[in-house]
Amino acid sequence: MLLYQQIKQYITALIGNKERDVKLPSERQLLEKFHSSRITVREALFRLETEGLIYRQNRKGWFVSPARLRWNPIKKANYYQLAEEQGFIPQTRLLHIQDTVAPKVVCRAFEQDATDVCWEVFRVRSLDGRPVMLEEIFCQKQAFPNLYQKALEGSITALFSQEYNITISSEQSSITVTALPDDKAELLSLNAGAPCLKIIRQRFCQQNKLIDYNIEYWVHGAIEIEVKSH
Amino acid sequence: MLLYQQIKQYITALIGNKERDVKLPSERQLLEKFHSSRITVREALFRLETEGLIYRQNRKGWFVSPARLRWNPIKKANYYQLAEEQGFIPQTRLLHIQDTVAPKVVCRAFEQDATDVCWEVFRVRSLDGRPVMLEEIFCQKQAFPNLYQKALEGSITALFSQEYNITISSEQSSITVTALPDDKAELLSLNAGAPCLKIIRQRFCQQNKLIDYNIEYWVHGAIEIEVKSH
DNA sequence: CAGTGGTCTAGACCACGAT
DNA sequence: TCGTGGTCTAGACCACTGG
Repeated sequence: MLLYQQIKQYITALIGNKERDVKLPSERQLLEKFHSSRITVREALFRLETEGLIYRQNRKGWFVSPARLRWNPIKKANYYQLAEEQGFIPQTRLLHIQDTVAPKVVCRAFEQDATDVCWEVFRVRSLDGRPVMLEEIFCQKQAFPNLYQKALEGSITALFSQEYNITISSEQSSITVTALPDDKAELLSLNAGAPCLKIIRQRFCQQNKLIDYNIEYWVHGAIEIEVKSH
Repeated sequence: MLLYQQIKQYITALIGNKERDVKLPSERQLLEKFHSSRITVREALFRLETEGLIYRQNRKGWFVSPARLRWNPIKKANYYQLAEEQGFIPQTRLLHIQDTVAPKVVCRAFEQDATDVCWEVFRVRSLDGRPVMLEEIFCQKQAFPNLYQKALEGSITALFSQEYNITISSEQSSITVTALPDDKAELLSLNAGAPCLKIIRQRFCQQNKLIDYNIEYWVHGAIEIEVKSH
């Protein structure tokens, strides 16, 4: 068996005994234990990261991944409710809100001129204190006056409905795997280049007008998507 | 800017000019061009792989990824039809079919004793000659007599319906990101350890009895999942 | 401050692919 | 046979974390 596979196996066994979020031995400790080199140790760690069993925090170390949040994109479930049902403590943090000229894809989705202005809301969502998702929400400025004064750390859907009387009636998501971009990784205090799930959600009102365009980056080991059809 | 980022940028620009599936310069060529080392060159290549822009074939080299297949797990769409609509040439290859004692998870799903016997069908699906998905189908042997004699390279749904008069009426999928396991990677002539989408599909008849339990491994850069809800 | 991971070098040998 | 990627060594310096 290859050396990095042995190291992988050793760490996997370690994880079996550990609680969520526990720190693993440092790369140099592992290297000494296996009379190996950092390259090989890191090969093993990266594979486990891709499998979703462990995750990195920039320059802090490697940690055991907690259970995945099971999420159904069809049900218009509230993040807080969903997380609590599954035994997590959920949290949302507003990073910033600003008005901006939206990227071209977003403008096209709104069928508007590039000169029109959007709100851009950046939020981070956590489970048990661990950041698991970065969210970038675009919506038209003129449709949501004074949005920056509202409570943006809760459910956006509820806010749209209660404060602006706008109800979401349908939704379209696109799910791909990609690498966490550098700027997004920094905001999640994670490492760039790790795999992540990128979910683009477009939500529409009853008149089929686009209400918001959301780009979500999920730490890939933190989520499992469930879909049912009848 | 970091060296591996420069190399990434260079390759990204290269890709812009290339057709799908074109081979990239070898690692050693890139290394010389940037007066660098293989570690650094590979860092750049791995990140592009995670982003889905390029893929590896074991010991053959690195290639430019074609466009992604857009797939909607809700619509009970036929693979061939879907692929052709999007301009791909689809293909299915039967690797083998055997009767086997199913893994415990599968037995539990069928609510049967571990001693009961299942069919296990292994297939690889390709787009334009590139393997993109490995599929492992479990179904109960007594429900599908002589399955091994049937045409197993087409739609299983159609086969169930035409040959056994069994119709799928609902379906439940679970989607996660993980690493391609070694044995699966070999069957796809790809490299182990690359990210992949793992989709577990359970399909039920009108009486809500489980008909088949499918485990699919998708080359992550080859697929984009689309979900709509109303 | 010591310890961590992040980046990087300059090599090596091997199994396998294409020819 | 030669070139490819796959695995591996034994170092190095840096930025940042945590005490």
